Amino acid sequence: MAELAALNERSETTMKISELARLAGSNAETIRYYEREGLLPKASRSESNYRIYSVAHLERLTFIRHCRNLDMTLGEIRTLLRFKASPEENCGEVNRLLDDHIEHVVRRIGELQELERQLRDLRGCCPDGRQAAACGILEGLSQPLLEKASGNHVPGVHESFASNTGKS
Amino acid sequence: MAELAALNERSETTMKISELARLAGSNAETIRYYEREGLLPKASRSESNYRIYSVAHLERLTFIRHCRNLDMTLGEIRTLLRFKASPEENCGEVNRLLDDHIEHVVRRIGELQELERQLRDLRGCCPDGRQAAACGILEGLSQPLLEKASGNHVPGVHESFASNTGKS
DNA sequence: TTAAAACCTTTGAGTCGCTACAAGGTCAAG
DNA sequence: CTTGACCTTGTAGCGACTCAAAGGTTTTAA
Repeated sequence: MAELAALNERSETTMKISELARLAGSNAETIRYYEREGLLPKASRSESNYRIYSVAHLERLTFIRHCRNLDMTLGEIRTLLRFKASPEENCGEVNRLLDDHIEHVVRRIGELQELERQLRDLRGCCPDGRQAAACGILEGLSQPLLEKASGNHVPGVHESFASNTGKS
Repeated sequence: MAELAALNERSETTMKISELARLAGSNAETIRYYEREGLLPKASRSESNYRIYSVAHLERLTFIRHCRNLDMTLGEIRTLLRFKASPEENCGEVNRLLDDHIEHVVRRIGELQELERQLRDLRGCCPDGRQAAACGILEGLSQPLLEKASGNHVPGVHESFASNTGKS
C-alpha cells in the first residue's frame, strides 16, 4: 500500500533497479539474479544501458518475494508463475503445490522439536564447572549411536539466520 | 552397538573407506570431504593407495556424524573436537556452544510455526476446482505486501529433505 | 584363466539462493 | 571539476556435501 502510494505521488511509471528493489523489499543484485534465472523478463534499457522497470515488473517481483517469504523454492515459484500466465488451467495444481509445501513445513517443525529434545537431554549431561575430560556432553556425543536419533539427519537451522542479514 | 559387534565378529581392526562409511552411517565421499576439511586426520594408505582406517577413526567420525545429526555446523564440531582433545580445559565453553545451538533451534521452530500459519491462511483462499484466473491463492500472492509477513524471510525448509536422500 | 563387477583413487564441477567484490561507465550536486 | 551515488558486467564465494569422469585395483564367478 505504502509503496503504491509513493509511486502515485511521484506519478512516474518507470524506475531504475535500486528503486524497484526498495519498493519490493529486495535488492539490486537479487533482481539481476532473477533476470538471469528467467524469473523476471529481461528489462528494457535506457540510453546509458540502465535497466528500466514498470509497475508490471514491480508486481511480478512482489509476487516472487512474497513466495520466497513463504519459503518456496525458485522452482515452485516458476510453477506458480506459469499458472498465473495460463488462466485456462485449473488451479488444483496450485492447491497441490501449496499443500505439499505445508507438509514440508510441518514435517520440518516436527524434526526440529525432536532435535530440541535431544539437545536438551545432552545439555543436562554436564553441570557447569567440570573439566572437559569429565564433560558429560562430549561423552554423550562419543557414544556409537543414539538409538532414537539413528539415521535421520536434520540439517538447516543455520542457513535461516545467515541469509537474513540483508539490508532490506 | 550393532556396528561394534560386527567389527568384533570379523575380529579385524582396520577397514577401507566404504566400510567405515557404512559403520558410521555416512558415505565415502563425505569422509574424503571431512579429511580435506581437516575434521578427520589423513588416513594411512595401503600399498595400492587405498585409505586404511582404525576404530579410532570410526569413533571420531561417529562423533562428527552425531553432531551433524544434531545439526551443528562443521565449525561448531571443530570446536568440540578441540575441547575433546584438551581435557584440562573447562567445559563451560561446551555448555555455552550447546546453549547457543538450542536457542537457534527454538527460534527456528517459532519461525516455521508462523510460516505454517501463513501458508494455511493462503490455502484457505481457494476452494478446489476453480480456474487459475480466479484462484484466490495466486491473487493473495500478488498483493503488494502482507502486513503480518512483511520483511522477515524464513528460508531453509527444503534443504533438510534434499540432503536426506542419501543411501545410508 | 579371464572377464566382469565392485571397489578404490583424484580432480573438478554442480547444488541453492543469493551476496560480495572488482573494474569500469554514468549522472546529479556542490 | 570533483565527489559520490548510482549503474553495468563478470566472477567468486558461502555450507556441506554430491556427483561424474577417467582411471587403477581387487574380488568374484563362469
